Parts: sequence; structure tokens; C-alpha cells
Amino acid sequence: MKLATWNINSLNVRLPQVIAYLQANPVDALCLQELKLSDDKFPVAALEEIGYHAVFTGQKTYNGVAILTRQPVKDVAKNIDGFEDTQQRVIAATLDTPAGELRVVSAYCPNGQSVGSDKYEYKLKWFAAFREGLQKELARYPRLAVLGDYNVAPDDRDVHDPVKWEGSVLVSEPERAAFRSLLDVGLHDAFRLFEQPPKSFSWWDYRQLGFRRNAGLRIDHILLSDTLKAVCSECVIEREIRKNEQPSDHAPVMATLEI
DNA sequence: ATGGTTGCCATGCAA
Repeated sequence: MKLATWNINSLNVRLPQVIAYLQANPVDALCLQELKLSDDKFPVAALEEIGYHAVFTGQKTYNGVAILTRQPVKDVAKNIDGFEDTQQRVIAATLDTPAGELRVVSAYCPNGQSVGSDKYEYKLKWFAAFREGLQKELARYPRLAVLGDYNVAPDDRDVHDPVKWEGSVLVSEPERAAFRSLLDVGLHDAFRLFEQPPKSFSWWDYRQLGFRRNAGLRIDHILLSDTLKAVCSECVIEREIRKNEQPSDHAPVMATLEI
């Protein structure tokens, strides 16, 4: 079973690339972030044509998340239970597998803009609420996978120039602590379960030839519960996708589960 | 030190 996550920065613009990706990599579930469209504009039919179901929660211009699956899903939940928010950042759904129910979450964590800003404060509050939400998910679903754009580079290994980035948004210690607090509920960073190439990143700024210089950050992650960690055989960043014409600024991250 | 790019949508804002 293969799960992937990709911040596509507008589904309107990137739909052909999403379709091409799925045809080349027919993953069982693809989590998308930054749809940037309202639900009435979601391309249900185009995805159906290539054999994918979709659950989604979108809004005009900003945010928006989806889960695309080869099989129908159940128990769809939108947003974080008990956290009032107009921003559409979380969707969860359950897949039936031979091993039992698999819970998949697609998350677009806040960017935070700059340390100390209102958006940064919102980001930290959001993470605290997300942690509570994930704790509840884990209590109900031992097979839990949380995929998305976390907008946090957990470690200096995940930063192309740690000195330059020190203390900045996406890297600051309070954000890293917020990310670790998600792991504390019983989740594992799938990418770090395996030996990885040095300077592995998942996002490169459009500006300053970020991708060409590999001036990136690893901020897109797949978190797995203990039960799924035990059956995870691979986790890779699909860097080649960032070379597409008119690319998203993020590359997909994909994990294989032996279930 | 500042601005670079992209996507939204028509202007600055968010990332």
C-alpha cells in the first residue's frame, strides 16, 4: 500500500500534473494541500475518469485539503474537532485494508509568516489543537497516517542553510517543539525511519532559483503510528516532480506500507 | 539591506 502527500499550490493550475502523477504512481491515497478552490470547483469528474475517488474541503483562494483514493472511503471528518477555524486545513478518512482500518489525515499546517506575527501565534495555537485532535484519532485508529505540509523543518538536517535560517519561521524552536509534540502522542517521522540522502528537502522557494541551488527545506512529512511504523518499508521524496514545467514549489513525499 | 516568484485576481496579500 502506498500513501503520498503533495502541496500542489492551486489544484486549478496543477490538475494535469496531479493526473500525470497518479497515472505514473498509482498510489492508494494521495493527500493534497493548498487546493485554493471552493468545493463547487473541485474536479471530481476528471479524477473519476482516472479511477480516483476524492474527499475534500476547500475554500476560495486559500488553503484547502483533499484525499484522493483508489477505493471509496468512510468516516470522513473535516477540520480539527473542537477548534473553531474558517480556514480549511484538515480532512481525515478511513480506508479498509486487508490488515483492518487505515486512518489517513491530510493536513495543511499554518505557515506562520514570521516569528512573532499574529499568524505565528495562530500557528502555535493551531498545532496545540491539532495535537489534541490526533490524540483522539490515535485512540480510535491504531493504524494512523498523518500526511501533509507541516510548515516545520524538524531538524537542522532538514534545512539547506541552518545558520542563515536559525530562529526563522518554519525553523524556530517553538515551531519545532510544536512538531515534536505531535510525535509525542505516538507518531513517527516516516522519512527518518530510513537512511536518506543528505540535503533531502521537499520545498524550494520559487525565488532566487531555490530549486536549482537546492536551497530548500524538508517541511512535508508523513507521520505514522507505532502499528504503521512496523510495516513501513520505504519513504521517499519525489524530487523529480519539482522539475515539471510550471511546478508546485513542493515535491510529493511517498511511503510504502506492507499491508 | 532589499528583493527575487507564483497564484489568487485585478491589488496587494499569502506563501
